[in-house]
Amino acid sequence: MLKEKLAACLREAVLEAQQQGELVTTTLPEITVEHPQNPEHGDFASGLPLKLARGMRMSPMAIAERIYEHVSPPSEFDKVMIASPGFINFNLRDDWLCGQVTSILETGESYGASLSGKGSRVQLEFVSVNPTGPLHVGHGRGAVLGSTLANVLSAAGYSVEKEYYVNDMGNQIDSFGRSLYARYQQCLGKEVAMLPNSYLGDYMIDLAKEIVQEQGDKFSLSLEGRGLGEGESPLRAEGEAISELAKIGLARIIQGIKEDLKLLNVDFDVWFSEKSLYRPDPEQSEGEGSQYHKAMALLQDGGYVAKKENATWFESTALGEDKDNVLLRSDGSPTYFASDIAYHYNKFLERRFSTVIDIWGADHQGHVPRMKAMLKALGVAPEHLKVIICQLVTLRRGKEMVKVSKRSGDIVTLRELIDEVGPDVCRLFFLSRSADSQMDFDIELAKKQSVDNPVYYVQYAYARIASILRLAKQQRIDYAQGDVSLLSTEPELTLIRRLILLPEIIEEVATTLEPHHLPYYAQDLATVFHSFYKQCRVISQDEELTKARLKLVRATQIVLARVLHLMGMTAPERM
RNA sequence: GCGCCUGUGGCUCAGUAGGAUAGAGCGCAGCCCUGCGGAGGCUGAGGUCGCGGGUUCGAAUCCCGCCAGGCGUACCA
Repeated sequence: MLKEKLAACLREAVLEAQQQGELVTTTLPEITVEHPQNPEHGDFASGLPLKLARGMRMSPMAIAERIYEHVSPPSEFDKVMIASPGFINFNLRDDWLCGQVTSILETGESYGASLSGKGSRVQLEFVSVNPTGPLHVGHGRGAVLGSTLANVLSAAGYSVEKEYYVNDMGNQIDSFGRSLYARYQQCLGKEVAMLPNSYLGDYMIDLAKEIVQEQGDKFSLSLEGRGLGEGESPLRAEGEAISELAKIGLARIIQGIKEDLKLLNVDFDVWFSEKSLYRPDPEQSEGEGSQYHKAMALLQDGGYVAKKENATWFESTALGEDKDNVLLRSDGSPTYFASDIAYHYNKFLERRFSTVIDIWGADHQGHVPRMKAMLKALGVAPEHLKVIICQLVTLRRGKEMVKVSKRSGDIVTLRELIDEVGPDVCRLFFLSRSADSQMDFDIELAKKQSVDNPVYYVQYAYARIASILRLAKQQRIDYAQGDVSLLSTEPELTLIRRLILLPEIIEEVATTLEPHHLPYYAQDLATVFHSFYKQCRVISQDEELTKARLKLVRATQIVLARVLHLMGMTAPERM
């Protein structure tokens, strides 16, 4: 990349000046090169002289001048300037910029892709919402974040696998089953009270109705013992009925979640069942060999497991944690943490991902340190696990706060939102904020602004381009031989400067794991294009210029499509 | 109490490993269609970057202390 090239060239210049005794010999700091905010300061700038001034006991400007004497910029640049109070600025050559248009056209849709990931295998786990109810608006955030990140990482040369971890066992599933059983019986006309901690959402009633319709009353147990097999106790039969219902219900909810995600243009490569972690390896005898067993054996070998107060603990204090954590409750059942250990054992040691990215909500933030400790215990370097904590989404309707709870049943579903504003608006909205900042989602505002929205601004730019290209085609203009060196005005060159930012943006998002830079880039690119469009007539009497500009327009279309697709959004030909 | 995140114009948010006059969208006040899509372009008003110290040639950015909000601190997930 150009920044690295410039940094290297600056380093060389300083070393040369030092060798010739023009600058004091000091150890060099890391040389940074950036895009100045003000275009008058060039395309790239470095404040290196300012940093050297103290160690060299010279004025920054004097240092800048000495460096300037020795600097030989890469071929992409023509001008080097020094500016007060001690900056060195670089300018890209116009003909090089023009040439980039050709190179974008040649690269096509894959423009901006890189090999920097070197094919290393990354697993990205996100959403992973308990399948006890439909996704609500807040869940959309992780979904959009994760899927966009996956797109960008792929573009940056990583081999990415997207995974949804399905919590299909444990307390919540039990109470889901009991709630469904109660609703089911109510559907059959029985007076059954809802237990505490029940899932009270209407969707549970609908679910029960569907099951009654399709399967009748076969899961019901009447007082006369109908539905009981011979020698079967009512309690046990009821337990079985509940778990059968839970299984059916779960499958349906998961199906619904898949559909909702599909609407948002989110999909997964793997749906990983928590329960499967406890399944014995069929290859091995004795019922051993489950992922859970293997992980626990590792912890045990490391001496991190202890029995205390009837429960089994992971002694994370030995690894610098604040406190120990329970693995097996006193009733012998594994905790969520135990499952997560087995799960991450599986990710790292069985499936051998080199990097694992987990996207969690802020309510899981306290979980991070013990996960890192657990990895140490498993012998995995903790930095291979990257956890993105995504701050919570609070919902509002105007002034009124909406509490989201699946249990109480007051949910604004993701589906409702998508139906209302469309997937593209939804995606851009979630993407535009950094994961670190919590967001207030005003549903009223989202609906109101859905017409006057950055989404349409960017897509409009794309559609406008499509329209220009349609017209060109209609007039049978073949611009394949267009001469890009005719692009010379300020709006044209500014546009090119924006286009070639894409590779940097992809690289940045891939390393920082912060996809919120994409929407800002997209918007900026659209702005520069609209402005270019206003100032530069594309299809005109000047045939040669027309062809050159058509090339530029087509290149812009490629880049716009690329960003939109990275964000999981559509690029409409008309709107 | 302790830990993590946040606090930037009326509103919603950016601000790139400290850098040259703090940016955008929405809203507000104006201007621009005898040519390719006006879902557009251009101009303007509006900011003690929560508060107070410190480090530095230079701080929205780093350090410390306060204040405010969110989340966590379970043998819940």
